[in-house]
Amino acid sequence: MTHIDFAYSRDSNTQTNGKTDPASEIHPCSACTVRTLTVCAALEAEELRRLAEILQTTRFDAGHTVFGEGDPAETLYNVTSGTVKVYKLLPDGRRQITGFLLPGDFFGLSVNDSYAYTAETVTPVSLCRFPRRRMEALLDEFPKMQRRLFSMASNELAAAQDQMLLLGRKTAKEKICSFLLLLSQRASRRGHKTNPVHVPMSRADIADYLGLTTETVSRTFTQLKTSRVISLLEGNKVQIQDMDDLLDLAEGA
Amino acid sequence: MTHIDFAYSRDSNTQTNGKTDPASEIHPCSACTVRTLTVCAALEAEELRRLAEILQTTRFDAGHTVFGEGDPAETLYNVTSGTVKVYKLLPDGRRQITGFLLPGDFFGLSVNDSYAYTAETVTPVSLCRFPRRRMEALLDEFPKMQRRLFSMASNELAAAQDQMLLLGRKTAKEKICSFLLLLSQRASRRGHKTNPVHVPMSRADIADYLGLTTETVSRTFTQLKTSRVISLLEGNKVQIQDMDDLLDLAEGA
DNA sequence: CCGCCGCCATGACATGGATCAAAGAATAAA
DNA sequence: TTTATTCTTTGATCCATGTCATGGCGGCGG
Repeated sequence: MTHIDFAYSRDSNTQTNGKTDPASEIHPCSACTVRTLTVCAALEAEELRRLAEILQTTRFDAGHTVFGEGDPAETLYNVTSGTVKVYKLLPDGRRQITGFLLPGDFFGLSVNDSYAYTAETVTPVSLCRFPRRRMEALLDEFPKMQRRLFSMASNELAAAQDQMLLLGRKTAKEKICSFLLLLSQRASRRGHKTNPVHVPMSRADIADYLGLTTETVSRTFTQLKTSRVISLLEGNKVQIQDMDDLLDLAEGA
Repeated sequence: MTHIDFAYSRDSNTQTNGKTDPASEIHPCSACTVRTLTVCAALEAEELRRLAEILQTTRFDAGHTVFGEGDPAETLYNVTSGTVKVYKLLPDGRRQITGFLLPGDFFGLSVNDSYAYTAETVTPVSLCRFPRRRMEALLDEFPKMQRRLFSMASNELAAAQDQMLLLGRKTAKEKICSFLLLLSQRASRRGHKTNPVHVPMSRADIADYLGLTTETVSRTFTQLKTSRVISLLEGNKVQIQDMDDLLDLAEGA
């Protein structure tokens, strides 16, 4: 995972396919549905106003590359609707998706001056864009924001460690169960219902996130379906039959 | 990885096996060999003094558990000499080592109030201990320190993403080569010579870090030795015969 | 409505790395 | 020094998952 929960949500008054427009005049943050999940949660009205001042909103269609590994890192992004995947590639094309970003998640942090991974939309997506320099200036000015961002990075780190455990030590079945639970929990944190889980990404994406092949993902889903742990519903939804079963399966217990 | 580069180094005036003593009176930071790698690098004399005020130093033998997963997270640690491993376990005992911490590395960050992983010494180790509460107070007081810590957390995140790529998509041989390169690079950053790399951890630990078994680690080492990519020297040292070869092998090129 | 194309499912087969077993090395203990 | 203990290496075998191949389904454009 490379996201940092940090966001504000507002889709209107934006344009599609990479065009952006200043959002300050409409002060969209006040209408944001995911603000409580993010850096913005920590902000006073004044700080929020300053943040809104530097931000732009953008929309992309599904399958659009927001930025590529190695590109100069000039912008920080915040998902306000839709799903984004971030991934790294090996020279021969093998791919590891390190995170799926949902509304409220933050991405685009960079170590040097270039992105260490590629970010691509999974569904149509709305984003907030923060110019990096101006964002850094704001962070210096508002230590509370800095602190919040740090605490979110710590959360990310913990999530990354969980993912390492998954990638290094779990079986295919455990991986899939863990993945479904993760989606369910993240939905819950966003105030969505946890049970029929929405799974917007393809089998191939799930495979590249879990260190498997699409065939194995597909087989494992049918296996879980056959053993009545889950059932597959319309519209990329997965119904979890017994949450506790799934929890045990996710840890090999 | 769970470490954050952040440190000061000083071994004298400490006791062994968990006993600690106030280090403020000797102001050890001034003699620290790894201070430039860490939070402390960003500090003024006054700030450094305040930091030294709250810190204690400790020594542990090899194989000592510093804290366990789930323990209340009351202390932050900084390695000043030796190697520490941090890991997570599955209920049935499968283990994933998420990082090896070297002098200058920082660990013990927690999301809630408890550690999300176990920390155990690999070699005899010297540590700085920072009481969490007092450390947080200092961070509030010195935004520069906060900022430095955040930037180090970002680095950690990037390293974690590399490790996910490794765990999810690399072959055993690529994993071992990547691991040796990592050790070499980390030695370099600490001003040690990069080529005969010191590998203080056991095959089992390497296996649990790379998502392999000890047998596979062992076989892969002999395979690399046979194909003249590396040679094994006395004292857990590995001589890299051709750095560029190794770099290619680490990425499957 | 039809046909193309991308996604998903499923089968047959191959294999990298795991597992099981046991014999050296190294280290610590006696 | 000898002996126990733990770590490492190596061999034989197995199996979970990957690879290759094929067919079905669903959506979208013509």
